[in-house]
Amino acid sequence: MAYHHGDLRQALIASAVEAIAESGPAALSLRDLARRVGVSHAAPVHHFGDKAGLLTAVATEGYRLFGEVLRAAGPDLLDLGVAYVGFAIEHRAYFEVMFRPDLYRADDPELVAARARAGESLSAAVAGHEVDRLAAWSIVHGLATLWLSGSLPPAAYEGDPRDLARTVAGRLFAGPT
Amino acid sequence: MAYHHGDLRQALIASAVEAIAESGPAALSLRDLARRVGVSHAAPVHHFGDKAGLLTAVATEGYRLFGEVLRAAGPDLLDLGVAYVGFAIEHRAYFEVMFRPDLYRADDPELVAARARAGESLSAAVAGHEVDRLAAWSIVHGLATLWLSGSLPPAAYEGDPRDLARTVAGRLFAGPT
DNA sequence: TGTACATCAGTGAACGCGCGTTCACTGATGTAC
DNA sequence: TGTACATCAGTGAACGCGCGTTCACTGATGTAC
Repeated sequence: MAYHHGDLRQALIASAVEAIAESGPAALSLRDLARRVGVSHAAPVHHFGDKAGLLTAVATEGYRLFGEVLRAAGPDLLDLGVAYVGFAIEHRAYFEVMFRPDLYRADDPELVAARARAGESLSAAVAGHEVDRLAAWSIVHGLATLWLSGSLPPAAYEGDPRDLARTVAGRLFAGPT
Repeated sequence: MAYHHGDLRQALIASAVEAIAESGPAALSLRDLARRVGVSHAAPVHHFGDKAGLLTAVATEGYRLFGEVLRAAGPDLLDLGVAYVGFAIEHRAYFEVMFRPDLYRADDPELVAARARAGESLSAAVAGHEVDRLAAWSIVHGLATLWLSGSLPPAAYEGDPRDLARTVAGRLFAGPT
């Protein structure tokens, strides 16, 4: 490896995501991150300033990826709900950082832009009022966080989480059966 | 203050809840806790062994309180949903610990008992199948966590969160209007 | 009522560790001429 | 084509700090007789 890494910034973000997936965002340290990537412990400081700066970058990339995933899911609200839960589970590190704005600089312009762009998919899919949007958001977000924390009954972890999401969210979007 | 505190264990739990409300469960340290209560830094170790032991005690007390709150709300599912969100917001420290089982010993007998007892209220209120229970749980849990993380749009924080919970949960429990 | 003893609660000093931060530095790269 | 210089990326040593953990200890309480 040369003295100049090439794309150390991206490599640091990628390793941060790995580390967060293992131990959560709180346990992340800049020194551990440097060790993972194999650079001096001062190198992450050079790029991100501090931990909040790093997590701002992680959240921003997370919102970009999230936006892509939602756009790929198409305009149907139920498909979007399934994609929401799918993203949370498949990219839990991003998801956990994104929804803990106390950990990063929530007013960062790039982050705000990425977040707004991701939100457009959801807004477009809900025809009704604000309450309908909140209800749809809540049910998929709640299922995702309960799943991630391991709080659901064991049976819920046996099948495909996307099927579970479709069934559960369908209770709201389709009305009671 | 005498050499023997009297009820140091309870005092430590109460201060832990305060500290968690301020900075979250991850930032909690046994030494800081001892400082808050005004005892030797080794005293918390004496009572709880380590941080996981302390958080197990916090979660257990949280589930007990949660059970009382839900029982007081009565048998109606919508009332229970409102109480769920109300508890999360009014006792956010307990709530945040309770739903992060990776932070404590989730197999502790007292904790398991308190958790099961709290869950009875919800099970009793949902007449339908497992999916209905998961959907009801998800929507109130999602609203609570989105509210707590500060992720909701600013307008959502202006009114009474209980009114918001009633309106949002009503979208599921009452079916689409 | 008094004494002896066991038990429990809390102390305080000591240790090693990983952390964030700072700073003078060196190696690599790009650009001007 | 070559040289000089500015800029940027990353280094490595040093610092002080708060943390968890250990351990011999001391003060308080309760109980047996």
